[in-house]
Amino acid sequence: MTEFGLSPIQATARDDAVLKALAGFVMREALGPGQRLPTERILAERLKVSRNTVREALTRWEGLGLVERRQGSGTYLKGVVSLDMLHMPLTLAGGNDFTSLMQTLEIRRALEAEAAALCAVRAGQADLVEIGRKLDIMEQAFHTRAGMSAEEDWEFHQSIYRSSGNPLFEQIIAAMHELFHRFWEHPLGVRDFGHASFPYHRTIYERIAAHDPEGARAEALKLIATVEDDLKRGAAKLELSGQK
Amino acid sequence: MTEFGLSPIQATARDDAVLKALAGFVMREALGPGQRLPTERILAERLKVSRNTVREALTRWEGLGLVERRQGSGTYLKGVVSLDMLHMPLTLAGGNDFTSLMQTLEIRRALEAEAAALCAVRAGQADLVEIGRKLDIMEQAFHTRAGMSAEEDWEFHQSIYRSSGNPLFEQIIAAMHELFHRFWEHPLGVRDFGHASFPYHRTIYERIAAHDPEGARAEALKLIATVEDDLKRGAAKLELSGQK
DNA sequence: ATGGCTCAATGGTCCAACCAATTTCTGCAT
DNA sequence: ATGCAGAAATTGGTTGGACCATTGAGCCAT
Repeated sequence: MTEFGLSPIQATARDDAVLKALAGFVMREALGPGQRLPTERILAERLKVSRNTVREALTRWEGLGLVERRQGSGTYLKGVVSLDMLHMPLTLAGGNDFTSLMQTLEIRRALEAEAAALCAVRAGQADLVEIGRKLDIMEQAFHTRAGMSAEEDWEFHQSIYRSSGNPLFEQIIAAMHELFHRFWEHPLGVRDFGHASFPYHRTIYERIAAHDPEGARAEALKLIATVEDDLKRGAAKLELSGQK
Repeated sequence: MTEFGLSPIQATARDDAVLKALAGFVMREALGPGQRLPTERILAERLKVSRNTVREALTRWEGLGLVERRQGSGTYLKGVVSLDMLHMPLTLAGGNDFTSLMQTLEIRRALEAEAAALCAVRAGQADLVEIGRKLDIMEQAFHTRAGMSAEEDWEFHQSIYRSSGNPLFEQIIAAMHELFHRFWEHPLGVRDFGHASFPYHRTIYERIAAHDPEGARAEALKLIATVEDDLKRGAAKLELSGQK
């Protein structure tokens, strides 16, 4: 089973050519997230290809999360694109059951701890300010709305991933966040879900601010542990009520 | 900025509906990798949608690596599809450079350590035998071929992920494995790349066999650290030779 | 200002062709 | 019968044009 360093040539490459051209355009124009890019009709005309071809190309970018299409409005950049991008599409077969949730939590434990540690090492002053701001917002939301601070909680964690100096953390966790949302939509949780994890948000922040990677890692691990406990409690309650 | 518990309704969903129907079809027919699925024209007719819509849907699956289209032949399954799939398109800006490799290594450090620890807790006797076997094969390959044991090395690590009791570890790391392959194809590394990491494979195995999670985690971290060092040495050498 | 109206712009879908690669069939030479 | 070259059918890839659905901007009456 010898392995040659050859990848099969692409029989047709119109779509890829379109994307390459478009990536070049985005770089030349220095377009960033949120910006609108040319309409499909314009692209088709300029690139001398059918609009359908343009659409297939954009569909690929959309699937990769690089772009967002809004009917009636336009197509907008959602991420940073460059000519040399490497895509690692990852699809996981995961359901809404307890086991799947627990498995994603194990991944999150691994990544969250590492991200917190890296953040403690690399975060600059501006990063710390931003994280602290998100923390304040979250704590305020927690107190005023008594617990329902899922959105603010998420933004706090996101700011940590973002300051880890490694965009992969944010990307991976973001996908898992979606899975959790799926779960919460199904009304099968305990009442005050993230309640117990609340105090650890501040302790994590403090360890990061003190540039103490191992301390930050430890606090992050504690936080995940409380979420796991909540999940187990929810599962036990479900068991009791005799769910399928 | 009040946040209602409402998610924006999906304006259009033809493509998604097509994919859902197709996923259902694949499951009912118990189709697996390598199998051919119906023609675009047939799908369009059966699902009462335009062939264009079918194509956009299949383009998405193709981008996700779930399917492979061969002009003149047909569309073939490349992976396992199910109705409840979670997609995580990971995008790395800047393909083969040092930074990208380092970033994937940071992810791998987080996951590898956690997987080793979990494996030490959950691995049964059969798992240990399997891991030990892979280790023997790798060590033998290392000695006979003097270092070039990338394939066997990979299989050893895979066996650990597989015994971690959480399939997500293997899937995530597998996606990154491809990136490393690409890197090695480019002849820009130090000569004996994985050399220094060799002894830690056995120490990891020993800690797992002893059901010592923290020990296993520590050894895994040491292993990754040596790889990071190798990478840094390679990068420094590149710097010296004045590469673009 | 506010709410409703029109209207142009834009993405979403459809159709009917034709092109290009592949596979299958056919028929002839051996 | 067998083997093989060429024709024909199959299948994904591309094109052009049409129409629908949503959005957003401009306008107007209230």
